[in-house]
Amino acid sequence: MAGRQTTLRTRSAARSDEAGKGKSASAGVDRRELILTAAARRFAEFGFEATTVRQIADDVDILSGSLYHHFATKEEILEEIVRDAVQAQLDCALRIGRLPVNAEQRFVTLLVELLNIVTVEPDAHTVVFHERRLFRRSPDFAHILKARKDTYDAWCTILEEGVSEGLFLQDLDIYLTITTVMRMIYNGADWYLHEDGSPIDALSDYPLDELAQFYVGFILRSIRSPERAGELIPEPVAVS
Amino acid sequence: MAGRQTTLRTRSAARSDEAGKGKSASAGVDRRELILTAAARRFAEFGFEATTVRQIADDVDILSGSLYHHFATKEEILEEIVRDAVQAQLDCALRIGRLPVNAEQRFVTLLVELLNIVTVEPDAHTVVFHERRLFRRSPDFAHILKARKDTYDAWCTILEEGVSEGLFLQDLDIYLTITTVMRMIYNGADWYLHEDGSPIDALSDYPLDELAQFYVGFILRSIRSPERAGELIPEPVAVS
DNA sequence: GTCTATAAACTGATAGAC
DNA sequence: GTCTATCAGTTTATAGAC
Repeated sequence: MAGRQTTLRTRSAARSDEAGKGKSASAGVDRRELILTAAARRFAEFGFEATTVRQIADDVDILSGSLYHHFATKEEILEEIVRDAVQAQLDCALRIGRLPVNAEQRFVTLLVELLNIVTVEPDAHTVVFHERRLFRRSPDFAHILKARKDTYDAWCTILEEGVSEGLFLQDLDIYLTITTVMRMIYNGADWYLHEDGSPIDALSDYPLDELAQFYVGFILRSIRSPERAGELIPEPVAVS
Repeated sequence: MAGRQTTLRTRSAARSDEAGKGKSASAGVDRRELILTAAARRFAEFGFEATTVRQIADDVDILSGSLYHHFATKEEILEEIVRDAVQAQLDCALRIGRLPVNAEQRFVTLLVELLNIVTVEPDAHTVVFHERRLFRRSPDFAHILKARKDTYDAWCTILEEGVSEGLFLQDLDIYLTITTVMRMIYNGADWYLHEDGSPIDALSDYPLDELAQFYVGFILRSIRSPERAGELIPEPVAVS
């Protein structure tokens, strides 16, 4: 019963060659980047520990030993994957926090943008979410925790302003709200992308913006001050 | 970098001997059950694949080989752990579905009871939630999926009645609501019990019923018809 | 029912040829 | 930059003594 080998259904490469983006135009991407993509896919689907370096190597058609020309350790691959993902979330929150609209509009924009970010590069963000415990156990990942904390603070500012402007519930538990909502978006996206085949999981039928609309409505109705219950849900502000 | 060994902080046995519950009164529990408890704890904390049979054996102070006297495979241990947990959830939903109160009261009771169930035996339910993909890949776990589907249907009935009674939003997306709420409770409980040390994770300060109150409020405000926005959140009905 | 001992395969990682 | 070959340690699981 040692059937640990799992063959990954090929993903038709994606990323058809973008016309000269700088560097070299050698018809295709960096091998290193291919490895990161394959590893992210594996880590997202099966977890970091359950993924073997040989599986990653197989996915990019090299031998496991050759991986170590590009990366010193398996953990270094993980580190590289999550670093950008975490930073993207922080940048997103900071940028939206500066938008010249009211707190509710900023919050709606934040929700939609987070769902977007997590959805367009799903593997990396799934890994960020699922390997939390590893980050906390190893000091090599301290900067990940720092960035997550900064992201939390940016969310906090927006919600606090919404409360003091009277848009949101006066006695809103901001801490529980943020952590609950973040997990909601994360899991919703993860599930939207990866769940398939379970009797009750037929979600893929929903287009992404319909899912976004559901979440925004669900969350806003929860945090709005009661006298605003019937008001229209604002559209997200266009960003980027 | 082969430091895969992880020593589990001992959990002071719990389950101080209950006066003769039937079977034998031989001062202590079944060895088999001890193994299941230890395995559930490992699977919940580190995942099924990341846990080794040796770690489980160490936890109950026997050698890895001896485990195979009690269980045929590692997967059989997993199966036994999740079976009861899944069944408990189904029973809970069915029982509450029959309560002679309105749909909102049943739904509130369901939320609180689910949080209770998931919290009093957290390891098993955490495993049920986290090893979903494994269940779907292996036909040995088909009955798990079946029970989950039945549980979903029980929830569905309650929400549908709430909509037709005018208690809940007329255009509520029941499917998205149920799946979102279930994940919310699962993750909330998991996080409540296992998260510790992250800069933004200081949740353990909240008593469980405060957490339950937050979730019930959060969820009910989302699904109620707007004209009922200000109404008091009903208390859960006492069960068992 | 537990132990000893071990099989057979797999693990992350390294050294050196090309 | 990839391959061949391999290390030392791990994995799940088995056989048989006590």
